[in-house]
Amino acid sequence: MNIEEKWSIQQQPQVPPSPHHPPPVMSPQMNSMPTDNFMQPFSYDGQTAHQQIFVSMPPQTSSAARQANSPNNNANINTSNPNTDRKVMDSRPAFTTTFHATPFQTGAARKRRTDVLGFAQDAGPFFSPTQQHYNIYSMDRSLSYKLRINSKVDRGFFLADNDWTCYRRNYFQISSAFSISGATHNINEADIPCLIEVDGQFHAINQFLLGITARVSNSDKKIELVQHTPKRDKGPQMVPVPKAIRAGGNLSLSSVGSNSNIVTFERIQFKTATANNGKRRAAQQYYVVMVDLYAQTESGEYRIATSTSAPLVVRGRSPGHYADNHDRYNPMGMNPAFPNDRHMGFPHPQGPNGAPMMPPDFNGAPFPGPYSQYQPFSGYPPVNGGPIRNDALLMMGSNGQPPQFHPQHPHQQYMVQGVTDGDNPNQEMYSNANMDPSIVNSSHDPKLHEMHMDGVTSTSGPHSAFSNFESRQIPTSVAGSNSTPGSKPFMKIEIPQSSELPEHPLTSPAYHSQEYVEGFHMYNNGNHANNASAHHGGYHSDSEQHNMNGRPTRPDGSLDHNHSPQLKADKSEHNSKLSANKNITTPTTELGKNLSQLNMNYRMSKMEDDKL
DNA sequence: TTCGACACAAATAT
DNA sequence: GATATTTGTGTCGA
Repeated sequence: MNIEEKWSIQQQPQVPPSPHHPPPVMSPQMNSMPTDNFMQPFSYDGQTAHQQIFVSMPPQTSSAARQANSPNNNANINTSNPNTDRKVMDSRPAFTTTFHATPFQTGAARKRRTDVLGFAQDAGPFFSPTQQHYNIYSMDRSLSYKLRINSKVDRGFFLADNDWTCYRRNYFQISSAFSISGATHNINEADIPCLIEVDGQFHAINQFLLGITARVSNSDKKIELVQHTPKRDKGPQMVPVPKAIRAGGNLSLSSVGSNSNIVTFERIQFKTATANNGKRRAAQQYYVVMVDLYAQTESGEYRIATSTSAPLVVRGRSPGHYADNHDRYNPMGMNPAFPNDRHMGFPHPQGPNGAPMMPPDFNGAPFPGPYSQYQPFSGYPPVNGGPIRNDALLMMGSNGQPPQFHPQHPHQQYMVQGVTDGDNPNQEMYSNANMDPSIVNSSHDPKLHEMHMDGVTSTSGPHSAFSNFESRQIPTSVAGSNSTPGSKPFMKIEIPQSSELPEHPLTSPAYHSQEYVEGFHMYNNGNHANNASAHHGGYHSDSEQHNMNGRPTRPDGSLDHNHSPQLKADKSEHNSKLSANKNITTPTTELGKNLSQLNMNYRMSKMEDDKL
């Protein structure tokens, strides 16, 4: 069974037959979507998507399109389009190299890249659910499609002071995929024919592109991202350009030679650091990374969907600088057993008073302030999460209620942006305590469509999973306001430390795709462009991931298929992933072992509690 | 305070 | 085990 067959979905219509079609009618959600809460028309460098035409990228025609379309292959990037004057129109090759899953830093001391401390390798900032900007239809306009972008940060970030943090000079990596639901077609069909509606006109989508950008949180100010080669300073620096992508990708299932539906941006750095990092008396600035899905049509390219990361802190100075200022950065206290843990990113045991509580009025309501002009961030667990994300789900509880945590088991707190719980009765959590994870992976199983309303349902109102918010006072003159551009609505959620109930659908890694989580938390006041809620995700081990999006090049930029570091990189990447995966279960350092033991103790303790 | 550049060294792959 | 590659980060000057 090849990959396409394995992941094929006998997709059932997610949108029931509607009197609106044919001809199609703009979904009410789209029509009623407030413009100030909607990032359209798309503007990139001052041009709207309606006029802007991106680089024309060739359609992918083979299962090896990922490689063929490697940014290293200049021939695959057509820069002849006269309209391609945007800044990211950089045809210089991108490079890939060995995959080092190193999500956590260990402080000023050089860390071991494979020492994962018993926690997930690729924990990273959460991404919001997908915000769809245009209605997408089947070719006969009888079906409305829903787009979902799944993204994960593979490396580079760690939790510091409950902020997802990275160093400007360090690499991070983002992998993304997207799915189209509501289609009757096989979700992994090479090219699902569909139409985009733009100003009442319908255009056939030739292909999809996926790109990443960054901007200041609460602001339109763009932040440059730079992509390096393995040669780093000796090689060219480029801006990550959108890459062609096909629907149906699963971030946890990327097989050799079949990565055309997953895009990975490697060796990405922020051009600049966030302002006021660690300053006690200045408002911390935050960035967000936006993963944008574009539709290429004959009439141009449109940004059709966006997923936004959690607020990010980008440190501009060396870790040693921050390590010397623990007190300034750790107002909530840290585990004294691990004085460097603020760089480690693993859950910090914290007491219940780690941060001031969010006023109850905010529970389940859109966070006040200008952040609402962007997509409300729901703090979703990302796709391929480890314990952290397990627990983010666990907090839901199997009955949709916030779980009752044992007071002796402190919880990690995560900061999320303002949350719009919405009030959509269709909000749902894919929950079925007896659901076999294999069913999820075999997403063609029609059972999936029956599970949506099982178990946990709505999260709106006081029962929201994210009702346990806490606020953090902004220690400046803007305290009490979240309107400062670049600031983050300081909302925190409590998340227990580790994964329990590995077979539970809320905690098993098998259920961590955004597509599984997304249902319980709708954006835009609970309204998607449509309410189709197919889910095609799944979970496979990291060792199944193979990033082959780099091609070897000679110094002159030509391809070198024989003596290429890239080939080594590709191979080493695989080995690295295998090694990294192994290290998840067998930490090699004393610290790793200790943490692993702590994690195990916690799990066992929690299980005992559950029994009681 | 940030950023760019250089350099060193650790981690990892071959 | 040796060597090469990749990457984290310390330092310094602008």
